[in-house]
Amino acid sequence: MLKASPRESKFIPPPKLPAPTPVVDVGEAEMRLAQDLLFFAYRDFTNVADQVLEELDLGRAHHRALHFIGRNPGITVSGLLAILRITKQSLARVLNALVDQGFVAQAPGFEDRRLRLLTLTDKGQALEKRLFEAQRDKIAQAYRSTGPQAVQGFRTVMRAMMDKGARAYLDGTGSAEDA
Amino acid sequence: MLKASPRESKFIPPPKLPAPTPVVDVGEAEMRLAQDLLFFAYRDFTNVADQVLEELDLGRAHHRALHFIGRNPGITVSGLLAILRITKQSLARVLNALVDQGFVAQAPGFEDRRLRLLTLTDKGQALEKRLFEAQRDKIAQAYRSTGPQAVQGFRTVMRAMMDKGARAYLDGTGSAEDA
DNA sequence: CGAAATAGGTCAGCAATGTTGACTTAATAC
DNA sequence: GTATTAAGTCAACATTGCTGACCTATTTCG
Repeated sequence: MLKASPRESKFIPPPKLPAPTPVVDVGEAEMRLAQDLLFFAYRDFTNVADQVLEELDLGRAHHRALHFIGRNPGITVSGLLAILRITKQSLARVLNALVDQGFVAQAPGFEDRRLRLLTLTDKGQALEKRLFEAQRDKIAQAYRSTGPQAVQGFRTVMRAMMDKGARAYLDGTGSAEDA
Repeated sequence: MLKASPRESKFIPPPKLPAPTPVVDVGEAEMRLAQDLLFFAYRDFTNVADQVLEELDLGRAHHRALHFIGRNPGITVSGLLAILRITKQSLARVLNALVDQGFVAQAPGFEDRRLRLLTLTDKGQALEKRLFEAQRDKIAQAYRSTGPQAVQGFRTVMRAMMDKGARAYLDGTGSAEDA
């Protein structure tokens, strides 16, 4: 017997296990599947960059910042915050590390000099490229193996799954601040 | 001027900002977009459950455990570990909380009594249902607004994006251990 | 002009969730 | 009967979130 503990009282004697995934109707099963798909696809997609990150002693938070600065050269700190949905203090830790290590450069805004426009340095672009290439292979393989029509559907549904602001941001009809 | 700091030296005077997202070829742009889609869709999808979780002082880790126990009644601890890809010690914290609060029950295995078969209690099922319903609405709306063909493509690509083991697990042709 | 608002930075402490490493118990397998 | 396996636990630590408080530089606005 395992060591006695208060939790032991929660043991059910010979438990009639519920049928695997009791499904009420077809609609529910579809949505349950969608939950799983999002979890596994995201898990395995983000995973492929981890080896490179570990080499450089960076984390996923650094990768995210690097990615969105690369995608939006000249983005402001506020813009980045809106995309990542984290606090200024959380971003600062990550961003300072990236600046200190020469991956990211800051420049004062043109008209409004309070702004800090963020860009990737050459070194930052090189790193971002390495990270991208790992994920690119995963996407390329998935896209090739499923065909353009499936890809179109994938994009449509993913878009519909996100908040309105993020959609507008991706469409180029909204700013990072609304993402 | 902001307070002087070593980082200030990284300021670029009047920086010629690179053109937004320099795109080499169509293929690259497509894959860059896929990165963004996965980030935003996952961000906003997971977000919708947060309010319920906060009410009960639970986190996303609890939600994930609850979800996969609900999807796989009788799953073993090892199976859950394989799906979540975290360590036993990390899972223990979360799982013990769920058991202590009466959301999850454990039962010894039938043939192999070393196993702990995990199931949701009625209370656990009720909570999982609440969490599911929040996400269900998001999925339902996305599915309705995009149509069955897009949904089919979405599923196909998401599947292709995940590791082989996870695909097999979802197909029912593999066990949780391989996920 | 001067006050208020805005963009950003920083310090300090804390919470959630991940990690390693070492060790234990109970049960099964060989 | 010994080795292996499934699970649990203790301790320490890392990453990445959070709140609260406060500072500076700059722009906006009455």
